[in-house]
Amino acid sequence: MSEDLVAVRRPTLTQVAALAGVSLKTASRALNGEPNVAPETGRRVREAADVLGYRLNGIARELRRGGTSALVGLISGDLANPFYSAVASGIERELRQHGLQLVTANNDEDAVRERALVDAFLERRVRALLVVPSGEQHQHLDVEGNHGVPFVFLDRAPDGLAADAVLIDNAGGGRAAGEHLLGHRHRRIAVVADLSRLAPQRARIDGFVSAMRAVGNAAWEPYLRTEVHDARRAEQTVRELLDLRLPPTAVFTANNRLTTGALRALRGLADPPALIGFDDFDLADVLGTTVVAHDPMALGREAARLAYERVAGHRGPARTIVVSTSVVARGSGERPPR
Amino acid sequence: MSEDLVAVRRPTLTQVAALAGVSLKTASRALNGEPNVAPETGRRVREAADVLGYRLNGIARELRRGGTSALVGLISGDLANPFYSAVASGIERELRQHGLQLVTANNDEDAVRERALVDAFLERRVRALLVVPSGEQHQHLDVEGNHGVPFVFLDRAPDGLAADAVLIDNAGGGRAAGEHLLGHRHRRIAVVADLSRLAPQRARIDGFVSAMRAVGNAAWEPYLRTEVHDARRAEQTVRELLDLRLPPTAVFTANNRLTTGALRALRGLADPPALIGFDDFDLADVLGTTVVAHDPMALGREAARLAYERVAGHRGPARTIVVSTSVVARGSGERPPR
DNA sequence: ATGAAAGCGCTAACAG
DNA sequence: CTGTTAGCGCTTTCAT
Repeated sequence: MSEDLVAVRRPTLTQVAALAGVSLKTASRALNGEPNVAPETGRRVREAADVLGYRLNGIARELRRGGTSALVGLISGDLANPFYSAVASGIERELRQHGLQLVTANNDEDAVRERALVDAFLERRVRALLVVPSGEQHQHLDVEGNHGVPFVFLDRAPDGLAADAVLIDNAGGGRAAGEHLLGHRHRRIAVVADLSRLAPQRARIDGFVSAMRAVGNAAWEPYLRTEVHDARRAEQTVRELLDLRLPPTAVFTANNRLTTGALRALRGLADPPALIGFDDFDLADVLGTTVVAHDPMALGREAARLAYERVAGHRGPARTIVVSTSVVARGSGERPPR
Repeated sequence: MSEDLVAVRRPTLTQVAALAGVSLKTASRALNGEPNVAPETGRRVREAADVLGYRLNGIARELRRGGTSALVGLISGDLANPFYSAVASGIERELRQHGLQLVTANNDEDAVRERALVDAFLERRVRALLVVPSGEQHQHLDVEGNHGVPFVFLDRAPDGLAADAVLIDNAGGGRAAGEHLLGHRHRRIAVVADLSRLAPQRARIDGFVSAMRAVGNAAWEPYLRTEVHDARRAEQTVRELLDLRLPPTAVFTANNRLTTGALRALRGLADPPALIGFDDFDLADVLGTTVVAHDPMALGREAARLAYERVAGHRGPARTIVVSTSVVARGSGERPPR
């Protein structure tokens, strides 16, 4: 890992004080804008600091002030995914209001790495830790062992431990998607979903299923495809579905990547099936793609808010906020069955 | 700003040592896996640490080790913009190889805020600082005053100071866009560009102009529109261009946001003008949008690499890496003039 | 194999 | 208004 990194010695407050001909504490006062410093003294100190190129050592300050930083950690999937980057953006904006700084890390969707990141962040004494967990098991994120550093879960409910969480109404969104397609007289509806070990995926499917049950429709069942993890496989899966002897008349894709794949498969088709995708995305309006929309930036903002409240001293039981979803009709989801 | 934040006292190494019945230093050795610790002693120390829920204090360690952290700062625009999030993702992946952690901050495209962020990062003793500068003036980012913390500029060349930089071949890309449209027999070509105070925007236009000059075409000149800063205004600008008595037959949009706006304006048109956009984007393939593509993730990766080399001791003059661009033809840029 | 003492750079507490 | 003393939690000599 880290090799022979070059250390840089910077001037210290002691040196500034010496140059200014005052004591350490006076220099500290002057530079921190504390009261009880003669104007002339303050000027001399600032000048000395300038000459030396002095800059406060935040590490030393933090240690002295109680060993806790102004950093908040975020552990999530790759920022290259617009969902995660929107969440990060929402978090960053909210934290900034309170003088806190965001540190991001990518869990590679791997529980072992995630665990290591949690340790590293706690050692770095982050004020709070926000996590979009990679998998099912969350013992490695247990709050007991971390002495009061608040955890907030995003997108996935904490499993087996009490912690604040901000979730999307996945089941409601899945049900709405199903109802929307049923309302346009579809019965043979394909569902293309990601790994079933991911709770949000299961919830979206469950919601969809409940909509089907409500009207006694079972014609969708042969068209369920799960464990589709990227756009390329989604594209292929949709192609295969359309090649069936009795193809589905509509497709429901359970996240943004899968919707992308489906759009590629449907591109140029004379008579494409209806399509509704979970997660809104840039240019969906131009493409005329109907989606189950929600606000990932709000997700991040709310999570940061919960974390801050804990940092600021809020006690009390774990809270859960659910961000609502809504169907945005743009054409693709309103195509009738053929 | 920060209010009455609750401090959390965690167990210290001294407490672990006391519980294990050994000295401070022995506990330190055991927990850090240093040699010369009796197996039985090591076991006792680890057990004590476990019981107390001990976690190393990284702040204290960093202070003792020389006051420099394992953090690298990134100051850029909002992560909600896919360009910046792709850059951040590329940086993060590269830094990780070297055990370094990314801290991100949003400059709000404001020089004053940017300046404050630089100070804050330097106080936090980041190992290196990567900046996508908001504006023209970079004195506030001067390397002299920062005592050897390496700076790397992304996307915009450092103005008036020597620092490593990773740039996009903006002029080359602009020229290629112009040549591409000329090659498809367009002469009345509109250019929709962002704020002209941004050097990359000017370079893209300059490149485009050089392509026009090379063939003696001046018919594009009435159709230049700059200071278009968001998708909404781009949409409106393109609408206005098409409403002209003699409208342009092609449009060149100088960044991803503006391309988005143009696509909205062109949506549903029976006989749309040709379109080529700077920056590639998700689903451009589905939309059939021709672009001047480059690799923002590579931009981040290279910047992180340069920074790491400096951190690892590389001396020598400032280096500049230029990331190349290429035209990706997908249909919109190949429509003939009408 | 283990321990005692010193000190990283700063701020808090208490004098003067 | 200014200075002195202590110590945050850890690693680094240097002894033992």
